[in-house]
Amino acid sequence: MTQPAFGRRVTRWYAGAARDLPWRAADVSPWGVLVSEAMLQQTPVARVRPAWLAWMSRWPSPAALAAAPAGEAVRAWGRLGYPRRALRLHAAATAIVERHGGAVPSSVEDLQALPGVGNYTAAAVAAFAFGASTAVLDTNVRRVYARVFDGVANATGTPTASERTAALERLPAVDAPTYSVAVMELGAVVCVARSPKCTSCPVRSDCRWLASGRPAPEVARRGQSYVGTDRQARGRLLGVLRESVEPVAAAALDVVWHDPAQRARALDGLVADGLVEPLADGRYRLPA
DNA sequence: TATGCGTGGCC
DNA sequence: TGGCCAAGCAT
Repeated sequence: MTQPAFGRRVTRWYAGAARDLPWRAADVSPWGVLVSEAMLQQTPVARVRPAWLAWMSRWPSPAALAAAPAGEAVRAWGRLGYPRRALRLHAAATAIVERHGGAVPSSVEDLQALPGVGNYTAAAVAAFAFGASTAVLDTNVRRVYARVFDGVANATGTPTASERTAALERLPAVDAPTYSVAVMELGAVVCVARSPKCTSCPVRSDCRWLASGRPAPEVARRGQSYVGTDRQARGRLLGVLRESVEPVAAAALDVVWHDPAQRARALDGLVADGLVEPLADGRYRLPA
């Protein structure tokens, strides 16, 4: 299958299958796109949807968020996970006000210079908010390409330079953003990691992976389990602070994590990350 | 480049 | 049941 044929089929499929997501509405601002991309980093769409709506209602512009305490961003982030993203989004809003007059920048270079904005997010905002022809290479796109063109179950590791080059070369000459969101959507709802729905795939007749019998992925090293880790301890501690409007005493943190050494290490880490602020009286709070 | 970083749903 | 997975980033 030629690349243009792949693009046409996926784009046509998207026209009839796209999910109705609030950040895809025609009148959404670049800020709204940026907020959605930050929230969607490793968090499923279903959980982002209500959080994005509440966030945009409260802070409809970078300036609005920048005027709020960073801790309020962390609190509003709720249980989306990876709360450092909330802190970085707040820092990004501040940088947008200071460096760009309050308007989300449109160039990939300026976007990627913002806290919490990496290669993917910069490309996505440039494409979806500003119509740029950037290669949007997220986990969905990588998986679709790996299967259709390489015949393997998954892309592995971090994106390589050759992968980025190939992704750029695959962009159509016209309306690259729609192509990109269409490939992402295919990966998100059809060409999913487990139990892909190949019978409803628009490119099933030309997928190398399907043609070779959907070979299983290579066994990857499994990461650390979650229970008992510093990560879980951090989550517990921050959860206490998130739920309390007032600063909390150390004793209130002691009760949510039994191991004192690990608790102290986790708390130190949160303070070092700027997610928690120790007060002179020994209490703790979200950052002002 | 490998690792640490939250949270919850799924099979 | 518990490992896998979800529109990554920073170091």
